[in-house]
Amino acid sequence: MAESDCRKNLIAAAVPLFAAKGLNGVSVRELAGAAGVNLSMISYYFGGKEGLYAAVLTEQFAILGKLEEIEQMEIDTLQKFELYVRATVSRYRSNPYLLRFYTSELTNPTACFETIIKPAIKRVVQMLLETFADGLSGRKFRDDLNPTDTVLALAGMINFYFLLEPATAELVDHSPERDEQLIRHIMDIFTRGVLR
Amino acid sequence: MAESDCRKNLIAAAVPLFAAKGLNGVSVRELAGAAGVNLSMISYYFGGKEGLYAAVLTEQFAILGKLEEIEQMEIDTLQKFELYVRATVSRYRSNPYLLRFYTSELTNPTACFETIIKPAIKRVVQMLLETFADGLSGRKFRDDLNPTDTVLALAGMINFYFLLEPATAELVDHSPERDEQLIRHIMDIFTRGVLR
DNA sequence: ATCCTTCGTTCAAACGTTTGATCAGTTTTA
DNA sequence: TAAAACTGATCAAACGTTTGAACGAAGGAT
Repeated sequence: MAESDCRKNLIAAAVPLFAAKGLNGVSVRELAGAAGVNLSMISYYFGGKEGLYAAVLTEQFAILGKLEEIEQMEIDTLQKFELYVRATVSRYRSNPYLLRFYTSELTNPTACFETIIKPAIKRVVQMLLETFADGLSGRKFRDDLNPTDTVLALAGMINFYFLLEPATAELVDHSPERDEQLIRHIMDIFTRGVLR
Repeated sequence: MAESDCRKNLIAAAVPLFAAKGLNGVSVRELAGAAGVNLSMISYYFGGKEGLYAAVLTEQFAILGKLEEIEQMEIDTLQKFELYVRATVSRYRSNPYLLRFYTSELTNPTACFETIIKPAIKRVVQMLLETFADGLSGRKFRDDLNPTDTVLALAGMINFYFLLEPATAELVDHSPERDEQLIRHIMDIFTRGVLR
């Protein structure tokens, strides 16, 4: 076998378990069992259950970091916002656990919140704020809008749609086939809201 | 002492504890200690820890129910939406734990999710949908908008602002003094988005 | 070539602690 | 005095972590 299948298996098995039940909702025996690995391997490789949880969160949020590529692009400000929206949606689709981890940490923070989640969220919000400032200085956007409220409104429209899925699945069509429609809808509202 | 101070104290003490750490993050001893009550009182009054949790959630979501008063009012559709927004914001201010409980259940559902949280959320979404349908039939609103996406966008703008507070407190002014500005901002974006 | 040691990895077993729940008994209330 | 409210002690089960032994691979030393 390759070097440390244990480590890999543990993280892979831990992702859906931690996402569904939270740090305190899963036992080390359940984690080890799901990974097909001896339970002491958790302490051996990660120093304990919290270490495994931190490793999972680190891996999950590494995916989020690549939003910065969009910020550097030399395109229209509104197009940039649309790219953010598209990137977020496709991220949630390819990784259905990401949103769970970060809302779980927002409501029931663990030790990882200050070290991993909070900096990651602040970075995204700051990125959106800078893009909005670009649009403002380009005289494209209304200057009577509060910038933070505006970018949080955009973020809220996207994130809340996915957050609410477990409760509204019977009421709203959340299928990926409708994502394009959702993106256009959000950008429609947002554009009418911010343009001069 | 009055009849069953125990029961009252337990719920009062359990609200912030469960909200901060979730069902599995708090022990019965911690709950009883915070309430200044013998630990066996939890089983005596609520049949166990989960029973206390269910009682807390029931109490929390009873507050939510009064949104229906707004639906029955005979006022302009857009004003009705603004009242929803105002009611939600003032609810989150007077009860800072409500949002935590319901997002916690959305990400890490317990037995209460199907019985309490999901029906409550569905009821709110349905209410918003009906109001939007009123606006549609009154030819006030654009008829090319997906109704569910529209009402979820409105809900997302409000809820996400409060959900993100622990992470963005240093970046965004979340003080209650700014609530009026927030409400106007959200209604501004929403109005421009949906009006014909 | 053979032996011995060391290393990283894995294992079953046991560790001490904490968990949620229960019970017999006592106090309070009506 | 009977019912309701409450207490402290105790329970088995589950918790996360640690332990010491076992394993194959790798590297010198003889």
